[in-house]
Amino acid sequence: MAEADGAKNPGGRVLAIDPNTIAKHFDSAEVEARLDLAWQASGIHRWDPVRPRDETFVVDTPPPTASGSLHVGHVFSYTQADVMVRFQRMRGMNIFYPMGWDDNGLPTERRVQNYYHVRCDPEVPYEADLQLEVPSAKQRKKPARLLSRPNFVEVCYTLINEDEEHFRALWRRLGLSVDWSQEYQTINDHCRRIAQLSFRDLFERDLVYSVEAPTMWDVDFQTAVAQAEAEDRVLPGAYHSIGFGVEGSDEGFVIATTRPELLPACVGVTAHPDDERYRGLFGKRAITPLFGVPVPIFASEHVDPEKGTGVLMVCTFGDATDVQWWREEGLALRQLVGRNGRLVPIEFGSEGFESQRPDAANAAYAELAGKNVKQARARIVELLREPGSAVGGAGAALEGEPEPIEHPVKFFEKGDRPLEYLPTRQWFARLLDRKEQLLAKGEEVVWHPAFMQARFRDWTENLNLDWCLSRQRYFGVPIPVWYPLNASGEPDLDAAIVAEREQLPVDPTVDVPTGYEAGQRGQPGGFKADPDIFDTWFTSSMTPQISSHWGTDPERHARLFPADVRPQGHDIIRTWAFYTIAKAALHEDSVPWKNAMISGWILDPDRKKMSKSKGNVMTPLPLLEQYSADAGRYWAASARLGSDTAFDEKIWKIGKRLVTKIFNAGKFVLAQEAEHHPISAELDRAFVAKLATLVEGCTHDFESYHYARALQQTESFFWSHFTDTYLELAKVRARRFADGDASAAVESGSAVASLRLGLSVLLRLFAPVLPYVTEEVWSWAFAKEGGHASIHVAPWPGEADFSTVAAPASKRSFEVALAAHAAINKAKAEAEVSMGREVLSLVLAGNADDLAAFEAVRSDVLAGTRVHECATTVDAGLEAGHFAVRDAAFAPRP
RNA sequence: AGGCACGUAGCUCAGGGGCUAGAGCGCCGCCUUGACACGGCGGAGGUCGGCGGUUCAAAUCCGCUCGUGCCUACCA
Repeated sequence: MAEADGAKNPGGRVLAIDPNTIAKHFDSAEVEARLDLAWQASGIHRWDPVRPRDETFVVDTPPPTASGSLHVGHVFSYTQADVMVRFQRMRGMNIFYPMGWDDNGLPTERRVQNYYHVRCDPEVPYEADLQLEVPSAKQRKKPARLLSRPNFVEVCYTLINEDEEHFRALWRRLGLSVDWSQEYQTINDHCRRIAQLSFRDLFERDLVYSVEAPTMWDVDFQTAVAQAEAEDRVLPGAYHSIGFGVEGSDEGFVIATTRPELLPACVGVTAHPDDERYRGLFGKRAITPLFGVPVPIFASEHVDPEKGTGVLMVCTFGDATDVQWWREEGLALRQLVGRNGRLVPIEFGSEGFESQRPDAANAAYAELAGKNVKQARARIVELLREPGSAVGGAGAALEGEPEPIEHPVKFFEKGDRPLEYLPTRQWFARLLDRKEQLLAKGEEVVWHPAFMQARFRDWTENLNLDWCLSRQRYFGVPIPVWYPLNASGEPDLDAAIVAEREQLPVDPTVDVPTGYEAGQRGQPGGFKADPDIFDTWFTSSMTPQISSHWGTDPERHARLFPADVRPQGHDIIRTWAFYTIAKAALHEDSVPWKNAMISGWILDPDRKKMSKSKGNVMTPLPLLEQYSADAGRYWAASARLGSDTAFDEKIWKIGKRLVTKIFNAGKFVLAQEAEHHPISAELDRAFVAKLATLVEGCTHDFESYHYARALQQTESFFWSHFTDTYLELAKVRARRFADGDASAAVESGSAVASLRLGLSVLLRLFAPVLPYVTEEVWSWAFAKEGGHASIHVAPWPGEADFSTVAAPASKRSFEVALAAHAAINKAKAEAEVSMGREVLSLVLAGNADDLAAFEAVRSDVLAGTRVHECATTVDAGLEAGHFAVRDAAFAPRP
């Protein structure tokens, strides 16, 4: 660095710049475009595959959903990750920082459906050379155009490539120091291979299974969903009191239900074993109204006697408890709700739908069949109100009026109607019997902030379903499975044929399993493909292994797995973090990464979550144009990890102000001409000592992921210990040599060396947050002088920067100088004269210790404040660190 | 219902047993000094949500409480 050269080469000239060659103002757009290209060209963000693991810092970057809209939340969390990466790079680490695009899955399908007003229908034939146009509003009113599955997938690919370009442009603009040669799409061949390999590996070790079982089902998307994708929404509902009969008696009882439309699917009745009211019923059979179906009455500890009437009907399937009772009691299956959410046709009196009065039952059910759940509910309530609907024929089955309540109902997080439980055949991964292992892995990861680990733990402990892996959708990674067909053409679903490792990736609807011919597809004795695709998280949970080339390149995998850090938002701890931890545990009994840094959310100024539907989303590009990328990064890096933050444009403004100040201070410091001399003056040494303390604190903060505190400390030091104070005091001495006073060479040299060291260190402390302005200022002189062409690969400041500078004679020199400077400034402000006004004479009052310490910095303070004559007087009443100015005589205004 | 976080100046936030509780914005007054008016100097402004406790000492630790946000559970 500068002073190091000075020590070796005393008397040589400092490499100063001509300030007239530097722009008057910092043109952020120009600098951002130019430096981005320079960084791409020089490859400073590239991972070096040769350097050893312990010098490598691996980032498991979140692949954004490219079909989502860009908003300031992206700038926020991705910048926070980049800040940590840039710190590690400057510490000399070999950075592996890839970027992916999570394009497979439902969000892309939905976007394509809406954008082109199309739907996928696997029955429609393929159209070669399909050209789609964005439809008019008029065309959108007509039914959506149906596309074959291959056509639909092609359109998905086209659109994601466009969407990803927008994100890429934003990331480049923001200065994310991503290694773009490591880019991937979760739908590409490589990711499909990894995902299918994961399945194959789990299959071989009996960690996945397929089973026909009641599964949460979205009736609009018509696919199974996993527990992690289900969320509760509180909805208005109503308890309907419905009278049931008891077989072979005139007795009856009243159940309460919020889902009267499931009455035809009633397969049992249950109450608490200790409930006196219903004790006598256990073991008997109840008779449902309207349908006359006899169902067993059993006792269950799970029933809450306080709730409703204390006795309830079990249906296939109203909720998760129904599923549990159905399993435990071995109840009948009377599936009512179809895949499209409408009630399927059934016939009472047939097997499985026994009824005491089949004709009446079928007449009643005819009113419901084909209706959706909501319509059926309204209609059955009318039927239950009718006189004669009660069991036994006297009166109405519905007792009183439905009692309105609010209750939580499970929805698919992207869905519009409540989830239904449908018995369908799905693939599952075994997680429930591995909770202990998963919890242990969660402990092993270091979470930043630490309390975020509780989110993971809560979720894992409360997990109650294995991971449903299969989705009945189109744009995703196919499940690499075929089923053999028997002589009559029926598939043997328990004899899945999983694609060989060497075959991957496969599309089983196109590719052929080993040992079969293409012509045997769909033929008796042949095979058929599993038509489903994976849950998109099945692939995204492999991002560390996608980057490390798990399963295909063991050497690379060893270098890159587990990763050092996973940055992500707290909203996806239960999905992305959880599944990633689960996969690494299942495959290799490993953590996927050593650290998880969890960003908060950006809320709108009213502290509401930003969302497209609320229309309160801020788009980042206009802000970046107005305030600069560095200012946006300043805003993002000002927030601590894990805390949600209300969007505040003022912070961008402050960031821009800081950028301007760095630019101007840099220009000034580097324009000072001087000879190389060591830092010797007391004030300079005192400043350097302060600076060293700052560096120590910032380094510690960055190491512990407290980048916001490091930034705050650096900013505060820069402003109040550098530009407003030290620089003001040292600049007069710094200029003396250049102004012609040859006798001042050593003192000026000390000031300039110290100013340059201060600038160099502060630029480097700011560099992770403000990559553009720091690189720009660095390029003017330090780049040539220190041998590090880019600040971003220059060494992080530390002991080496300060070891040649002697400690100050007094530890108090710096604060005393600043206090005297402040006192004189205050006197000028009170006299309403400019800070530049000369002072003919004044008396500086202070306590004895301070005045003694003042002597060592006296000449700099007086020069910086333009005081000609200064007398001092002891005033024991003044506290340490406080001076008072008395009898100031100001020179007339020039 | 359990858990976590948060509550500090008008606003957005730092601070986390002991300096006179801080910053920026906003507000008031002033200043164009050879880096910067996209600037500088000075000032006003807070019983640190409330109550109680531990301590020589609490914004900070503990308990209770109120408010806000989120996580998990609750679906008859």
